[in-house]
Amino acid sequence: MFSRFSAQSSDANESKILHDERKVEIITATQDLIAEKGFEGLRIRDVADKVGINNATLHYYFKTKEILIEAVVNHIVHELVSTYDPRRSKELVTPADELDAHLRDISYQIIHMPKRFIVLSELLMRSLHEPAIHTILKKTDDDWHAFLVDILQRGVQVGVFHKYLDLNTTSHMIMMLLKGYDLQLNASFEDLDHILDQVRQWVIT
Amino acid sequence: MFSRFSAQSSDANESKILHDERKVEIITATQDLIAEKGFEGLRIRDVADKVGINNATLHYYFKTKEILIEAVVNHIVHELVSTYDPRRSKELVTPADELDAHLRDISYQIIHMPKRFIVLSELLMRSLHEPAIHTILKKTDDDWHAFLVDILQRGVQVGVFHKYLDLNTTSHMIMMLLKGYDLQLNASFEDLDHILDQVRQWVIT
Amino acid sequence: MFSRFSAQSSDANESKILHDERKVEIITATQDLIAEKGFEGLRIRDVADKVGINNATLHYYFKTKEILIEAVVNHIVHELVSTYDPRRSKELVTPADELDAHLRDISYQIIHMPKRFIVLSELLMRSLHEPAIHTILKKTDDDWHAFLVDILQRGVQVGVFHKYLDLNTTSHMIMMLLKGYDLQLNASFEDLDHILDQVRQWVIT
Amino acid sequence: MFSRFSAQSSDANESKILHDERKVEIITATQDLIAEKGFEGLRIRDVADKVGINNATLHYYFKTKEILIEAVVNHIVHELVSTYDPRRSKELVTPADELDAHLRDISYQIIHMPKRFIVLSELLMRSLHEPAIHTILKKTDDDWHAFLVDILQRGVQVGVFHKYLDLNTTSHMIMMLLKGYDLQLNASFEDLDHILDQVRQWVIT
DNA sequence: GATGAATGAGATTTCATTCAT
DNA sequence: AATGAATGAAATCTCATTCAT
Repeated sequence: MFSRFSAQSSDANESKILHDERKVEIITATQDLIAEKGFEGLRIRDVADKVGINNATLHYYFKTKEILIEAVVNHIVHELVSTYDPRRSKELVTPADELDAHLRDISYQIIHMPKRFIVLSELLMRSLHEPAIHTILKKTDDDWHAFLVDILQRGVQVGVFHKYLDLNTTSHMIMMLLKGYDLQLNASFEDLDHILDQVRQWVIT
Repeated sequence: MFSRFSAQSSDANESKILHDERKVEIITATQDLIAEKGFEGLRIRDVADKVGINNATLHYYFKTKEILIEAVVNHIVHELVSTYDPRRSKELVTPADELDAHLRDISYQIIHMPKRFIVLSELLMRSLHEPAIHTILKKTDDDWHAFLVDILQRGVQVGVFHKYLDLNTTSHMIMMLLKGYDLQLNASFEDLDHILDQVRQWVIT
Repeated sequence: MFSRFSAQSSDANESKILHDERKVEIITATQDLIAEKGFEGLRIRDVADKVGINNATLHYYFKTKEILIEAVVNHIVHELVSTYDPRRSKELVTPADELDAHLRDISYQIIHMPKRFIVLSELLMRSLHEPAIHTILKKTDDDWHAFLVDILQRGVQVGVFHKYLDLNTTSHMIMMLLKGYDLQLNASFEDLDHILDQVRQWVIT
Repeated sequence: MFSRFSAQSSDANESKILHDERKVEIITATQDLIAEKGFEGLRIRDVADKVGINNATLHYYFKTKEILIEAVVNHIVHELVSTYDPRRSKELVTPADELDAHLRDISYQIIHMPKRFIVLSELLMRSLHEPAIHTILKKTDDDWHAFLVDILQRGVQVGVFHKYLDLNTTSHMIMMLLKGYDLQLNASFEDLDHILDQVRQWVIT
């Protein structure tokens, strides 16, 4: 009896995992297409084709386009949040290390996973007209900002960052520079590196 | 004969002027709608409605949607370029004044004509997938960047800006901060002011 | 000036008339299809095909299926209301004549324009789930009932109808008999005639 | 051997009973949904949801929607036929009692099981386009009509009903009045009672 | 018997564009 | 220049049904 029950439960779990994996597959395909053609050019049928499923099957996983898009938002937010996961900080010695790690982390993503930040930009633009998305992304921005303020504050306290640093303003600047990169049509990856170096110089004593 | 010709010519001119005025009216309405609903939500019929003309008539002025959008791009670029019109600089005494004037100018636009920068962001995003738009905006970015490098360079030369300023990097940073503002969901107008102040502090000796 | 204006106005009117004629053409085709296949089987594409227009053109005249259906409701109600147009009564001498004329009128429609009453039945069924339709048809029923009560009352007053006739109940019965005919699968046109004769006998002294 | 066979057989029977019970459950749910949203709004998935089974499972009980609907028709017909079950009449003394019992019976159903008659109306409408349904319901109408004619005839013979009653016509009228009730948007339950009283008065001496 | 997944076929609706006047 | 009418092409979504387990 026990083993049978356990087997069934395991089956259900496996099935749930497969289900979720397919959902992630769809979300990833959607992200790719948004990065490729922009939000405007996103066609649900193209997503289905890319995943290799019938377009009705896609509706089986995501009832509407809007719901799929929200899933993309949540997925990307989840990925980004892990970027400033507070648990990571614990392993790093000084706030300067933390800031450095964070900047490297983001610039690594911008350079090696360019789609992610392009999709983020598309989503941010969309959030200007769509409250549902705005709510989610606003919170993300708030959290990211708080994360930066925290690092900066501790850095100032222990004297590795400049004494009179405006925590709020500097945090905004870092975020804006990172978000602005994709809109800067004539900046190279090298330029990005230099920019982040510059930020470090201005912040670190 | 002459007078008749002249009269006709004058009529033709007037008609041409009216024609162009209406074109501008259409472009402006288009910009407003893009700012309101994003590129995705732009409908040619809505543009026509907003201008108060039949949607078939709109096609008389702009043969296709693509052509209309390019006209919007050119129009907005024209407006932006006037921002760093070299002729203005001449009236200003020092490069520091020039930089200050420029930053004030842009922040004025962001705050008081928010639609313009939102549309610019939409266009920049679109330029990532549309070569036609990319060509135009890339040139604009190049010009804007050159404009900033020029100011910074002269400022360094005359000693009002920091000696070892990385001209290229700093110019990029200024542009990225300004472009990134609309994507920063939790930054206020005041934050923008503080950011630009910070920029001045870092640049000016 | 005047003649020009007048001409234009005439053009506009003609165009309006053509527009409305086509709308009626569409409504009629819709009615035919509802009568043929029932509400369930109504396909907007079939309507377009029947009228001989592109299905997008149909949407030009009726923005949604729902709107088209409401137009059908209003159209059919308009036709029915004319059946008990109070102006007709004036020409008839006695209430008995009026009642007789009304019953003949309806039975004529049931027999010679069977689609109309079948569509009415479909609409009445639909009104049970759709408030918008219910509102319209409820009013029609109220008016029709009031029309019958009025005839019966006057007939009783002048002594051509039975003294103790229950006006309300009898009016309901007449309406229910007429509406119930299409649901009576084994009643012939002759049966309908006999039924209406029976009604007359019961009502008239 | 015998006992084993018997046991198996009993299992099979139980299973058959369970199977049939579930079928009835599905049919009932279908009826409810038809009454609620009309035929048009009937979705097989909703039926499954209402019963609490997977929609694929439902197909195990009824291979197609069409087959399910026919089962509903047969079920409702079965319920209605019991209304004029000849065996009941035997217990009643006079044809007048029989007619009275029948009218009470139907009005009871209309008032206390309104769904049943609404579904019947839906089915009757559908029978106009669907021969399969028409065949079944036509027979039901024939039987019902014959049942009424029989009562009326016996009533006339024994002198409790009016001598010159047109048996065929009167039977049709009774059926049409009962069927027409649901299409009469402004008639109350009280009105129905009055109508049936009126019928009795006209028929009974 | 039961179910999650998948699908084909189709329905409504949208939209830029063109036609005829 | 202007417009009402018309349209092709496509997009999203729905639904009964089937497949595989």
